Amino acid sequence: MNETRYSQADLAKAETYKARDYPENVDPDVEKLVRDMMSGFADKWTVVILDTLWDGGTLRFSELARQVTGISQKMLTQTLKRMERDGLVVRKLYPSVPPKVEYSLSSLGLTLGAAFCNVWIWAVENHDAVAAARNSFDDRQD
Amino acid sequence: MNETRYSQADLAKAETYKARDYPENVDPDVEKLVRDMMSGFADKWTVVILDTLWDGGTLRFSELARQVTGISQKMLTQTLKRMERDGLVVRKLYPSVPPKVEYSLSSLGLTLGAAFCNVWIWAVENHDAVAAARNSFDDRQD
DNA sequence: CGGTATCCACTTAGATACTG
DNA sequence: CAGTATCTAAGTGGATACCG
Repeated sequence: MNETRYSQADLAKAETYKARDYPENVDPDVEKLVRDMMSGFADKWTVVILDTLWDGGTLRFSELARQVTGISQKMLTQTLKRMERDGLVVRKLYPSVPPKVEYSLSSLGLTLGAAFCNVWIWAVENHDAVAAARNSFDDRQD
Repeated sequence: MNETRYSQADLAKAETYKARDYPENVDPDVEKLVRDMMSGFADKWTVVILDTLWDGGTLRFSELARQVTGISQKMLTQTLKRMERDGLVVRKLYPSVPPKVEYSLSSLGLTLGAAFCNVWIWAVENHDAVAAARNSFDDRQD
């Protein structure tokens, strides 16, 4: 099935990114569910907010707005609400004047953040390789 | 900084998703670069195609179209081209009639796929918890 | 078979203004 | 402060038709 052959070095390197082995046989229905869920999480802002809360712990709305560079208030509100609905984020409202709202990762969000750690590490270690690939590709296109 | 307290059980569970420790101090410039790159990869189809090639090894265009349920030809072409440009995917053209094109993960794509394994595992293990969170959230909204 | 090109309906997200 | 509401420009992606 897998016709592509990878070097031992490549395979060994891949192993360093894996904490556990990938489950071999997954129920197709579960597979579909999971893909849908992944698609839901896999948007620009969810990943960045997850990471920001992973680093920062508990943050106020305005702190998040400052740290997540480039996000609009609308998208921040929207994404946080979806993440809260998905059980990734806990929203704590202090009914003071002016109001104060704190966001932090739930247990679910914490473990998802941990799972994303390796992707993040991969990105740190390989972003120059990606840049090189892009340059090389663009050159070939004349 | 981190005001949220997690139980030992939660923290221990998070550890099982991590292959390696997260680098503490990252150059802000690198951080920005990496976030941009993550945002680029974090779209609906890239993750699914990465996973499909991770499972399937070398696949023809039409095989990918069949296995990546719901994708249009346009999006498949587009996403594959961007992944090829990013150095994640290798495209091999057999100049026969009718033409035959095979796609597989490069070394870079293989390691990224490995990095995503834990996210995938997390999704398999927690999709019911997410569904429960959604139901509970929607109920609270009346 | 594996694309490309064009058109268009729909979604998305930024800007702006307003509120408890 | 932490949102909500509205409008709109731009982008996205599906459908369709065609090509090497």
